[in-house]
Amino acid sequence: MKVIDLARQAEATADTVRHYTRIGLLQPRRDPDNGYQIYNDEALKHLRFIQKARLLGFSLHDIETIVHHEHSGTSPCPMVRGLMARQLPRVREQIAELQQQLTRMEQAMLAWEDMPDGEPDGDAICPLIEHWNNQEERDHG
Amino acid sequence: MKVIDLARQAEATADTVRHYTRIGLLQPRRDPDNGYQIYNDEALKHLRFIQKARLLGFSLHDIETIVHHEHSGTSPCPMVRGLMARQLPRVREQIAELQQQLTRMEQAMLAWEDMPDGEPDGDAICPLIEHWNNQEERDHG
DNA sequence: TCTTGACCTATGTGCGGCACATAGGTTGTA
DNA sequence: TACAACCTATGTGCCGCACATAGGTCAAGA
Repeated sequence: MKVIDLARQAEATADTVRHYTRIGLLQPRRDPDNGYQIYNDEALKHLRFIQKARLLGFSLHDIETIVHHEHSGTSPCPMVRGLMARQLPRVREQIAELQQQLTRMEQAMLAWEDMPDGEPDGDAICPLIEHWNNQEERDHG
Repeated sequence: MKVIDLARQAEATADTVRHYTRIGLLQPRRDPDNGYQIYNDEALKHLRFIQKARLLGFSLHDIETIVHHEHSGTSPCPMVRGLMARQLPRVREQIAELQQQLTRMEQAMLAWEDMPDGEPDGDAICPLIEHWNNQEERDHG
């Protein structure tokens, strides 16, 4: 299998396959004639594993750690549980931050409805932004 | 003001100030003696503007567009309203995607409670991940 | 005067996960 | 043999900084 063949079988892009190969997550042999990367069925299995892990929130770095864990001769599963447990609260934080951001934006949009556009006077840049006060501060007042 | 002085007055880091300077958002003069970047009070005003805009979700690229809008001689405010209106649904999408991701992770953690760790057999990598099926597909079945 | 050391500077590189650009090779058809 | 369609490997860009590196500045002390 060449890059594009592997990519199609896994519904990925050739760029993604090449990227995983570059960072060592896939290890093709080289065609001695033209230097092309040649993959086998095991590479396809590996790629599908990576895709599932990505869906579960593991970073490529985590996946590297998991895949290369074989050296130890022990099961990677405890580590996988641990990585997931550490990642969960981070995702919750990300959502919370994005929701705060969304709130700021919505409140600004509302406040701007009653505000006129500022004409350029060489002093202010954009009064909509400059006169916006962080609502989070005032909510506690 | 040198880099660090401007940074402290705006509660930013020196790296941030230098970054904004590199991309042209701040324009210091140079001390002829040592080549240091020297900022004035207008730079402080600009930096605070950037900070507010960042809180409102504008990218540095957007901010560049807004700040350099003066050439046109017209108010940047309509554009600012437009940029914000375009950005709002994207943030909502990001939140939705992250929430789906969180759901996948939580459901996986639940399912894994009843699963044993896989011992290395040279064939499977990690059964927790490999035997996980995308719940989103099955929810519609 | 010289040295030490704390603190600052400018510039380059790294992060994540690819997507895109570039320059060139391969393959099939006419 | 010429051509086009399609593929290849490799390099760079994205975003917003943080960090690493190598070196300059400046006040205090010997």
